Amino acid sequence: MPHQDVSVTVDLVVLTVRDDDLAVLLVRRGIPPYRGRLALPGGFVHAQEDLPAAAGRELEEETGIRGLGGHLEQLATFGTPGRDPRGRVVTVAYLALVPDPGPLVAGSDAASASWNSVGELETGGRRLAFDHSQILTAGLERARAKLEYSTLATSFCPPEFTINELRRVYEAVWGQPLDPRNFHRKVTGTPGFVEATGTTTGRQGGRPAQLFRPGGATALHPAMLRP
Amino acid sequence: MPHQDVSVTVDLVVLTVRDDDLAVLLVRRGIPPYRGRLALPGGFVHAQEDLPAAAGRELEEETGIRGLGGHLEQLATFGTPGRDPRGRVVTVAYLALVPDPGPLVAGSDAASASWNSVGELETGGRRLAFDHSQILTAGLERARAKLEYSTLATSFCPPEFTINELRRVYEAVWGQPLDPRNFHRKVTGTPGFVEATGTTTGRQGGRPAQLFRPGGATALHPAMLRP
DNA sequence: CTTGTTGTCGTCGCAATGACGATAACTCAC
DNA sequence: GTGAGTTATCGTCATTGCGACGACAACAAG
Repeated sequence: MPHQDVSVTVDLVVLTVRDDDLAVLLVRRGIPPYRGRLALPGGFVHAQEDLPAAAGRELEEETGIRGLGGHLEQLATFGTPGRDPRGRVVTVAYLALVPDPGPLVAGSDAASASWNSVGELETGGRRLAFDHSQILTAGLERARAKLEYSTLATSFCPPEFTINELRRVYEAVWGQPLDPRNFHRKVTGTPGFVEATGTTTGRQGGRPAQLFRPGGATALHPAMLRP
Repeated sequence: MPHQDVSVTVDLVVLTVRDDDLAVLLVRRGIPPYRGRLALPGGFVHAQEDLPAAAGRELEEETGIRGLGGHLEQLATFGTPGRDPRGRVVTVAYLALVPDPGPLVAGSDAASASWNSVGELETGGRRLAFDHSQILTAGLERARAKLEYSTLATSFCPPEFTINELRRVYEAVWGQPLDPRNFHRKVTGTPGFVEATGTTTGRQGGRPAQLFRPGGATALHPAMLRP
């Protein structure tokens, strides 16, 4: 048969929102090829391992996160010959949206993992290892598009959050400001997007905000429109 | 390293609209496993072949079509261990939307390929070989969703078409009737969706319809809403 | 000329949105 | 207390886009 065996890896585009800024998890490579360059976290798929399982395992190894309100979905597959100088490697990229997990635990595989501002990466034109810049671009496009017609923005938030925290997620991902009043109307007016917990925050100098949980809906009809 | 080599294939979900009916290209398997069962067309990726190239090659081998107004995009990747009894096979599924190519040329690989009504497959509950039913479902979902927010419906049409032909594409893919007048307003009122050729059809007993070409736009804002 | 068929244009009401103004509920300085 | 500053929430209004339909235009067949 006119084929050859190839290696299969998973690579992760892990996004979060920290300090109103969209960030992606990157590791600095300690071994060739591309030694010293930034790359997406990832690794080989084990022998009897399913692809989503491999992605979930890598995510846990790199961040210590275990499905706490996060979201994981397949993004796309990249297999251009020569994309890895070591041989024919086909990688299945996954997109993860997670709440800010705080400081990354050292000592694990995540020893060299760190959050990087997406805005700085995009303007700086920094090149990642392999074709990871291309994969990252695909992940960002997917995430930006999905916020329009799904309730996935809540995946960036802690279990309970305010409407304005949710709005800052949209603003960070899209890089554009949204009108707080229209956003509030849209979110609270869409059945199943969020549901009130009844409690409020009593923090910094202003009116306390109501706290919400993610609702049962996953799709958004009509969509949230980008400005 | 904790991995093993695997085989990589591409499988194709090729959709077209024939006689106002959505149809998918299937082949009847002549060899085990799943001998005699219907399956998606596909095959192994060659040694130094890129994934999109492999998908395009298979498409041409099965249909004889060569990018004539059609559309080809990556769909998703399936690699569950055991999905192919012969060993670990990871398949990258592609979605193709093509105009009705008329009768399939025999003598090629397409000897056993044929168009099958999607409606009959979905209601009949017929199982395809491997996990191809699952892949087909994913392709149908993607196609139905993409018609909403893109101009891809024109990929099902010949180079020149009428608004009503385009409407019947939507109705066939979505399985729902659309109001001809509102559809006409939406399509002609969206800049770049279609552009008039100036000519008209003079066929069957009614007012001749204006002919259109696909316009330059690819995205649809606002989206075409499913009824 | 009438009838039937198909394509195209118009009108009406409603729902959703963008662009604001206004008010509510708190903290802090004095 | 009282007022100023801050943050959250509600309301208003014009515009846009859409669903539901009526009306007309351009052809073929009888």
